[in-house]
Amino acid sequence: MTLSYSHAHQQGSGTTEVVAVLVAITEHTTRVLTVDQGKLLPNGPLMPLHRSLQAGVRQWVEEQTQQPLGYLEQLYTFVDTNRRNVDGHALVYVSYLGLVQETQIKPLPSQALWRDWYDYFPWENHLNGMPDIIMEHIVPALLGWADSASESVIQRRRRQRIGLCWGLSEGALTGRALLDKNTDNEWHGDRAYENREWVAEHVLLRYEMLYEAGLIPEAPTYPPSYPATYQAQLPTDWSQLIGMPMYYDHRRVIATAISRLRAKIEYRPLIFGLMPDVFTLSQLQQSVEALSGVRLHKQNFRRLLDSQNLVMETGQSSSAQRGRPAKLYRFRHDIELQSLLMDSKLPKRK
Amino acid sequence: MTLSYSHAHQQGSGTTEVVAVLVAITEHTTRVLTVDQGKLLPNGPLMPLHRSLQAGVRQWVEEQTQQPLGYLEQLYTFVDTNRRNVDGHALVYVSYLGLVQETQIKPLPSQALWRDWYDYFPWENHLNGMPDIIMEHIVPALLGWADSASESVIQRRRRQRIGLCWGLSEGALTGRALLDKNTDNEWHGDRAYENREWVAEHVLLRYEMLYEAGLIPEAPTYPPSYPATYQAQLPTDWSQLIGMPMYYDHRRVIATAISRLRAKIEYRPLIFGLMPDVFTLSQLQQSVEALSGVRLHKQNFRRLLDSQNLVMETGQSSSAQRGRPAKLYRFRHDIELQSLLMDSKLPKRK
DNA sequence: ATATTTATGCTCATTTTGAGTTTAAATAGT
DNA sequence: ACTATTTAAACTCAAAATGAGCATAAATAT
Repeated sequence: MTLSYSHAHQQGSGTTEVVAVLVAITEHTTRVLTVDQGKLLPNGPLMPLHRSLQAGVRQWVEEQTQQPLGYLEQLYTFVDTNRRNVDGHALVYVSYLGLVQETQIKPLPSQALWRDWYDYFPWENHLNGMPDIIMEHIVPALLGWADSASESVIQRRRRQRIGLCWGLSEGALTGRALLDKNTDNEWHGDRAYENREWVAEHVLLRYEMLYEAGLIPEAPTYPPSYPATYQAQLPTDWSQLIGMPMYYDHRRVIATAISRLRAKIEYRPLIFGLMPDVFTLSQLQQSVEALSGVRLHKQNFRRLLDSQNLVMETGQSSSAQRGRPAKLYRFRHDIELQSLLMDSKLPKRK
Repeated sequence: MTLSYSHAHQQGSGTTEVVAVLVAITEHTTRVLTVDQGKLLPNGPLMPLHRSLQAGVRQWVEEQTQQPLGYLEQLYTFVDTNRRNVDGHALVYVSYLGLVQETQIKPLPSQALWRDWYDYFPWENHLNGMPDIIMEHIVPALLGWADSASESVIQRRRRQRIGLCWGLSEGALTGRALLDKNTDNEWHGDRAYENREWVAEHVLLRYEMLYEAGLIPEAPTYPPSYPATYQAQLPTDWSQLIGMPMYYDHRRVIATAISRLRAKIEYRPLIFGLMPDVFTLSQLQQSVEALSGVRLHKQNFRRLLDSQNLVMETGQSSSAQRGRPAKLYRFRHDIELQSLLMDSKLPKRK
């Protein structure tokens, strides 16, 4: 199957489009609002009547999905040289990240749908440990890609990149690691592979590596053509395993959004925009975990919240779950600004 | 004087422009490459022949300034509704940050010029302590702006924002702090004002606050019109004191670049792109200080470098300066990638 | 020769972080 | 009813990172 994910497209006189990645957490699952059977993000042309890019985003999203937006921030601007207007100008599209609280979610028109974002990035969900697809298929294929480079300098660079992107040690990247998958000697086992840190916010780096290696259906070099030893290992249902494809480069836009969100949540209280007014600390933690894709240490998570002074007790508690009732909290909106501003890392000035 | 910094402007059929903030450190001074007497950043329309935005930036910058570019990253995309093309579409401009090593600087054509970036943001240079203009003029004027809000909620919010943006305590923001400037009682002195932390990377927040308050010549609400008690305090040469104005919103683009650079340098080795191949640790520290606008603790700066493993000794040393000769270092380009990737802050997964 | 300047090595108290253990208060199932 | 199971929340502790200072080394200026 060679479905083209970058259809040539005739535009009018405009050359600018806006695209939105709307995120919400429902049923402990992080979801993205899509249109067109999950193949597109809400989007539309910037028009002369729009007073700003934000205004354009709000208008098109609300028109296409009936979903009003709260927090909205610009992500990145792309050019698509495959889509041009009548004068031959390439299409420029500006992407935005928007956050929607579960309580604010409206009924959707038929072509719009909230989809689990891990449907598009199955390798990013580490809530139940590292997904098997990484060590079974992705890393072997990427090592094949690394070896397919003409110069050995590039080969070494690529191997290093693979290790850093996927949280793997040098050991796990030697030719032996590959063989071990079958030969089952003393090297085998989780120890040999998982001894570096998985950095949740490197979503975009990982996606771009897969794209560059031709492992993503949207990529022009898909399917990959490096030595058969590796390529043969790609199963026939690869395009299923590697996540749901989208038209144009919209999957990359989502990757950009996840990266931004995972990175920013560590130093800004963006999670505000995704929670209901009142919540338990466990619910808050589950939301952060759903976003970051990794489990957190409960006690330390609470200590951090405590030191940041972001939340206050409501005085009430919830018995919605099984065990001891949890205290209910709300965000301290009076202090919101302060935390919006705080960060720093360099050694302090003298 | 009411010079308009947002000239209406007739475009051709295109609606997209690229704008570049090129940064270099020369003579311990951080500079930005400008054209048109320092009133504009290098810029040009995106054309059908450009294969990417980056390609457009590179072409226009090299054409206008004869300066080849190294590192280049996208900053932010703006819309200027005052400038429209023949079809009425507003101008979209995509800004980029570029880094240039001093040794790579080429002779400039006559309309191009490297300018000290603190010429545009005099309040951002804290290398010799907090500049007087902040406590003497900026904060009093901003407090006037805060008081001019109709609702008291907004007044309080604005005061809080002022404190956080400019590193001032609540005490320094009371009405009394203002009077003290003249009455010289026991409240006076640096203690009362400087007891919160100055966050170097909040350049854009500070600029946007000044802009919103009508204190920047480029702002549509300049000069400000809030109660005379405060406005009267603006000296007649205010437009000199508040830094060099630019056409359109190019000063905001520089503020965006400085914010990004100051923030990113704390966790990514961007400083690479600004240093010569070989340097002393003092030179490196001076460069970081020039960028961040604050002084750093020498021993701790070195300890940090050490732990990051970013640099290696060359074996040689330099006696260019007065005292003991300093060892010469170079960046470990082999490890560049690793450090390009590393960061994280959430409590570790369980 | 001596004071001054700059570089660099080392110490030390405090804070932050990662990773437990213990106790409390509810529900589910027999 | 009572016991096992769950979930919440308080507390502890060692290791690492941070902020700030002192001490020593090797050059130059006068």
